[in-house]
Amino acid sequence: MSSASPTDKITSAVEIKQENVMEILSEASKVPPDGAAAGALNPHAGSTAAAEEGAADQVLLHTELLARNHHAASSPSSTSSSSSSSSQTPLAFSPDHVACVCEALQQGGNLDRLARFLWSLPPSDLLRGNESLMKARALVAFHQGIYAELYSILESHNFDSSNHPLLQELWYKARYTEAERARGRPLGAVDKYRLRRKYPLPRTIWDGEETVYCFKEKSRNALKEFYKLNRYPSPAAKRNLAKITGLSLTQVSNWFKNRRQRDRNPSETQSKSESDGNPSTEDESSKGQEDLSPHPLPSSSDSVTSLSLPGHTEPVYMQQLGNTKIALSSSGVLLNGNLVPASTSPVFLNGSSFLQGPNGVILNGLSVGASQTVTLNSPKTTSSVVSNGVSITDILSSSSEDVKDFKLLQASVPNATAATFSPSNIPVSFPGLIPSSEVKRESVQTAASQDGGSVVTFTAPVQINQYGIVQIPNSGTNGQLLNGSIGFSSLQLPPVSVAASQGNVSVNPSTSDGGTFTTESSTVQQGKVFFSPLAPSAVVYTVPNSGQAVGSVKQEGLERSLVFSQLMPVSQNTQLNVNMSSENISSGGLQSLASSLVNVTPSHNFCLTPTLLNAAELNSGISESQSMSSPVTSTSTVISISNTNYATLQNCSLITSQDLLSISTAQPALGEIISTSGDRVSHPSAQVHQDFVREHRLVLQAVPDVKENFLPNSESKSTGNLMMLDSKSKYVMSNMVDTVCEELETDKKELAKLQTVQMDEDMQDL
DNA sequence: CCGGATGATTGATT
DNA sequence: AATCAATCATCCGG
Repeated sequence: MSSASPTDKITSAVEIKQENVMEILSEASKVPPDGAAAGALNPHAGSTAAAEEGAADQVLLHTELLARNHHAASSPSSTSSSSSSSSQTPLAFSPDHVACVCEALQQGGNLDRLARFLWSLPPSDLLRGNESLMKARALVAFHQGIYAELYSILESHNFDSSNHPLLQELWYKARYTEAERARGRPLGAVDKYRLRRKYPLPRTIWDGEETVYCFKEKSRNALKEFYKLNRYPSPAAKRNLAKITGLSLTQVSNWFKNRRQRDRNPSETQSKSESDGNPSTEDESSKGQEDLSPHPLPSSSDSVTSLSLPGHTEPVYMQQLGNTKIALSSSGVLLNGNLVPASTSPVFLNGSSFLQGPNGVILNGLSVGASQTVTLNSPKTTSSVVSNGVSITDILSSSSEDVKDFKLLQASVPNATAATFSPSNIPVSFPGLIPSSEVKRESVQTAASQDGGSVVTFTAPVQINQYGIVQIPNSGTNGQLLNGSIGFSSLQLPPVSVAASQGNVSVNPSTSDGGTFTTESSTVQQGKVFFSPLAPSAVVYTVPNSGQAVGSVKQEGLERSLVFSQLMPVSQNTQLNVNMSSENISSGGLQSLASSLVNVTPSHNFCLTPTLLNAAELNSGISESQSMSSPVTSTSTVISISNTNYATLQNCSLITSQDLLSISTAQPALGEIISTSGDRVSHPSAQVHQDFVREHRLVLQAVPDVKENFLPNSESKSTGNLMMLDSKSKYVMSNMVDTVCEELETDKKELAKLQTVQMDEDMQDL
């Protein structure tokens, strides 16, 4: 056979191959495949050895355990196999045992033994399709040079994403080896490249995510997205990005460094020079940032990709970062997402705790002002939310035991009631779709309601950059943007304490720091709430169904602004109430960038309750959706908009929505994702995972897993990009849910591990 | 940690 | 196969 075990080559190759290897190794060795963790250990080759040792130790332990189990279980019962000396009574093995043995032998690199072991297994076991077993078979096939079998195995079984890197290596190496043998000479880089093109990886070991220069497009986009906001991410932000992107910390750092370098050197061939003309878009998004580090933001390349790639599937990342660490509470909920029509933008769901020491809160890598504390307030029972007849309160209470901060509810109510707006009040005249490219609306003033109550007012030029971020200049006037589908990339919130009770989420910034930000009963159903940093004192509220009316938002010319947009993809009502007292808001510990607060009216109350229309309607016809006011769940929707400085939109009965996404932070507990029903989009996987609930932290890492899970969906729904934004957002949402669910299903264990690691890291950060 | 310079790959084009 | 462009990784000095 292939004498000099090609596996060795692979192993070495893998070692060289950046940190993905680490993941494999570490995972195999029961270490969380956390990118950051790997990076922490040491991203570079040096650490690989250490990791291997660790893995080896693990293997030894496993082996020993297995050996004991062997004896225990190997009562010569039914085994008819010849009483061969060593390995015997394979039938006595449980699938888990078999898997463990396979893994152990793999780790030990003892492929010959592994081969014998496989041989000893009865066909029934072989056919069972156990992941480890299949992987072992693949390894053995490769080792023995039986490539046809290798390909067959790889193509016939859907491997877990964690195994993809290794299996991909096998695939390619086998191809290379075959070609080399056929050609009789070693292959050059180009030859290999052609082979890779000729024999693309099967989807069973590849998520389909395109990789360019080793980085996946999604990762790249995530990095770009962040780069727009901050060219110099903090270590914590880098770690966060590393997790999100699945890259190592070093890679993230390198990327930023290279990126900055490229931007600095105009010499680079970049189209940048030309793009200077339109930096407006990015500048917009980066305004806040400019304070920190004024940059022309030449990032033309970004703009290029971002703008010109409508066809991407939106990456969805859901990530919740630890909370426990933050004193009890820290159950801030962050939903960050980008639905950037133009480019694939990652959607980040970040769970609460992003505390960065003194700096305050970091959401999605964005630091929110310093000296801000996050505190958890005891829940107030202000509004009750009922979804599908189930009150959130109930839900919370039921899971209160360890409900962590994050909740994702998915209910199924096909017909979402749409809140009805009194048309008269609301000037609805905003295009639902925002061009991927930057859009500027200059002084669009609609009915500046003096008294008319509803006010949609654009005072200053509203800009929508390519990222889909709507920015309303803080001209000190009220600005509101209603849009059917706009995604905001990131959110920055002031130090916030979130307390949720009965489906209410209240965020209260410690007043001490000066600022109270309270969000009560904010529930988003079938929608997403995206927060993104915008120009100061800008309030952006986005509703999917563009044409539809939306509550008005008032802004005071405060230094802070809360920007949040909601993409309500799927049919549902969305209610978001934000109450804050402007009094407290004054304090400015926040960075201009970070300063994201809702400017509230004198009344100190800010209530914003967006109601959305059913996604289905959105797609099909808006006209109907409007009529939808009829309460599916006998919900009375009350929307009141007063001409006063604040607008209040209330939808008393919320929910009844199919895809319900509610974020509530109740008790300092666990994150939870509940999906009461498959969403219409057909995500069978969407279901309640109780295990998940128990996870302290839901870390849906960008890492390979998520991506992979994500991709399949994206493919099936690849049209998402072409779809209306509404549907798109819906799509994203679905994916989010799916991703989460799948993640839960498949990687509960890993999650648990990740959590642990994550927590440790977070603790360190703190 | 950052920036600058540079090497090494990768991907695309011809 | 040659070539170019883009990207990522490293090394080095500050």
